[in-house]
Amino acid sequence: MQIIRVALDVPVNTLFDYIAPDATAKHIGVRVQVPFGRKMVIGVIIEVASDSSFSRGKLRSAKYIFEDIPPLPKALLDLSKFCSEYYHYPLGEVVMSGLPTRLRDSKPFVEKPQVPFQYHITNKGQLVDTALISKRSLLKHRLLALFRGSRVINLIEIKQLSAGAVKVLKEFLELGWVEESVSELRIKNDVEPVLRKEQAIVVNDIAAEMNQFNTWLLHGITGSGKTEIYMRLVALQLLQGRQTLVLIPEISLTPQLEKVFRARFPVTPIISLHSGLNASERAKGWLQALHGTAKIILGTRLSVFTPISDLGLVIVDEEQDGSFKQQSGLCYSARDLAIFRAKYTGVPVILGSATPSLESYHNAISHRYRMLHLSSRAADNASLPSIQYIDTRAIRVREGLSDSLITALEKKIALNQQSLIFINRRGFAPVLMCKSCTWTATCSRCASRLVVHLKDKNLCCHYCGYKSHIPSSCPECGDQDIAPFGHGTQRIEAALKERLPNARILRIDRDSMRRKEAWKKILDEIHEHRVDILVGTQILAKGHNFPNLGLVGVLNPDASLYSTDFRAAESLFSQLMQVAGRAGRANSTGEVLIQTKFPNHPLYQALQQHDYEHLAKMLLAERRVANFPPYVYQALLRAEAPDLSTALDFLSHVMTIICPGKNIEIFDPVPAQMAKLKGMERAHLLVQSNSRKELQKFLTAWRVKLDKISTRKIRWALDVDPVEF
DNA sequence: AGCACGCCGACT
DNA sequence: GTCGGCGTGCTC
Repeated sequence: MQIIRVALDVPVNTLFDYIAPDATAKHIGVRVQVPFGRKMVIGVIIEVASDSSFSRGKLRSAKYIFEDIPPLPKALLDLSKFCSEYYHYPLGEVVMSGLPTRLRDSKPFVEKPQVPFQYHITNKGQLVDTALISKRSLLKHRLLALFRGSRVINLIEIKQLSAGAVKVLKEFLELGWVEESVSELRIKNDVEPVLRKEQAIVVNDIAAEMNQFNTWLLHGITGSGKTEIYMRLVALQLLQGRQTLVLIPEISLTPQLEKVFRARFPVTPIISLHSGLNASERAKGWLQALHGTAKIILGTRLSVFTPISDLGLVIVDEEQDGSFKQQSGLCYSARDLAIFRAKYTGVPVILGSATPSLESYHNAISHRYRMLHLSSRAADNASLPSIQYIDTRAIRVREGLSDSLITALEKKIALNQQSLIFINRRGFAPVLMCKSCTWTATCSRCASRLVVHLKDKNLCCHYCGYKSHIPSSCPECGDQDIAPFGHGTQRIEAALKERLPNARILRIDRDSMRRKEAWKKILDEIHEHRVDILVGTQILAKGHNFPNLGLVGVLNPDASLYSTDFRAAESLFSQLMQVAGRAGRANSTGEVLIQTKFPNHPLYQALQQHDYEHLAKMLLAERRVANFPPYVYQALLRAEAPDLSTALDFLSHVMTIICPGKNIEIFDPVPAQMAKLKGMERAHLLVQSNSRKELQKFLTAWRVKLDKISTRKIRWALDVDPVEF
């Protein structure tokens, strides 16, 4: 009897067997509709076998095997299997979460007849007498003129003409005036800048080993032209007809990079998979990648699961960025899976960063990765920003702003240059505090402090969204002297307005980033120089270039220096490097002023020297002594329960149900950093080992036992290679 | 995850 | 006597 083993989207670590008489090995990776309980569900066929270990009488028959799209490639199924095993997450959920929602639906996906991507004019079209086309059909005239003016035109260029242009195109096709252009590579060589010597070396080194696996760590300072390197290598793969996967952090920067790629590769199908797509757009792009028509796949972490039929190159830009690690459910690292994928396929993977993660840097200096450097800036005359410290122990600071910083801002305004005030909010938020008894406003649902929003005149929990009014007096001691403490963006904005009444100040926060038009408007305001001072947090550090930025001021960076999070220093350095890189791109040296109580701290010294490697080596030495990653491999068992003791008791119990090997260290359960979240108490248990293999062996055995424990009111999850505690 | 089964409290 | 609370366990 023919049996199929199906991956279903259920939190059970097993495949489900069904009878499917017509199934053959070529159905592996195909979607199937099966009865499950009293419902019909969609799954993916993982194996086809001739018998089942499941009792015969209970086997049910598959209802329908989909033939609407090609099967998922073996490479993707193997990636899912690896992911499921390494992160200890059910295979069914891994496979199904990688599918676009539209394909998890029980109705077959009708692919719209694909309109070819690129076209050229025929002789017949050239000879058409335009006088015979009605003068009122303006679009026809314009489209025909466009075709006559260029050799090959792609769909995007046609759509840009007008929304109705595609209809006219179809008419032209029927008339035989234009026809599909068989895939032709057109790279805009004329816009390719000349490579600097160090760039050329990087390109040549990687190009020489383009058809084999290697993890390249590209350490390139901000503005050193990493994107140019990526595009040269993408072009090499395009010449071979192969696809490239480009992973980027979760930032509003996707359209920016897409634009740069499109300008260079105008007729190459590029798909961009970001959160702003609707279900059918996502499914369409995903299918183009599967079919091999999309040659460049650009996207955030989830895109690492895109099926790619002819993968030739993988790029992970800003590899140190935390958003490559999923923090809940399937806690995967898209960067690490990207490396697996490249290795599996036998193609190079490039990890690009100005401040590589210590894990990657460690792998590079121990020769598991190959490191390449770009140490100068691409634009002529652009020098590295000058970084200076304002010692806030010695001088007066009013409302978080020192006089020296205000003076520097005034100078830049006089020079007609823009400035940016960067507020480090890691471990710092504007909380409501009573000055006489030091009471602070906390969230009744979470352990977090409430953040003061002056504009809405309320207090808001940034973790669960709880909102409340600002009390007029302290609920503890009744004192009226309660005021925001700390320097949120809004407060700094207010203080700046008071000290610099003539400056045009623009505050940028998550709310102003959210809406597309709002963000575009902000960018216009900045580029047209209708703003003197920008105020904001991390979001300003990444992404967009502000060409007229002369000064970057940094407030409150010290909170990260002596943090309980052993990664805080590393990420502070990365952030400061990024934000410093915003300054002085064009012909002037940018100025960076950092307000700190510890100007002699080694991190700040390294920053001043622009010496990433020095700091990295130092931090690595600290990690080695403290036995922290990358010198040890970690996993976290997270538990969530209505009250903390339930979670802690569960963890205490669960650490006794298995005998750890001698290479395994289990620590006592502790409440999580943010112990309460959305009304649930959270705690965790750290397990570590100096052997990744033994840690995995332990986790596998542990998971089997964990699954058997009835998890009453507790929800638990394993997080392998955790980055947040 | 859903969904049914099942065993105890307040209700027409 | 039932309606429904959600604790427990199964889904090929």
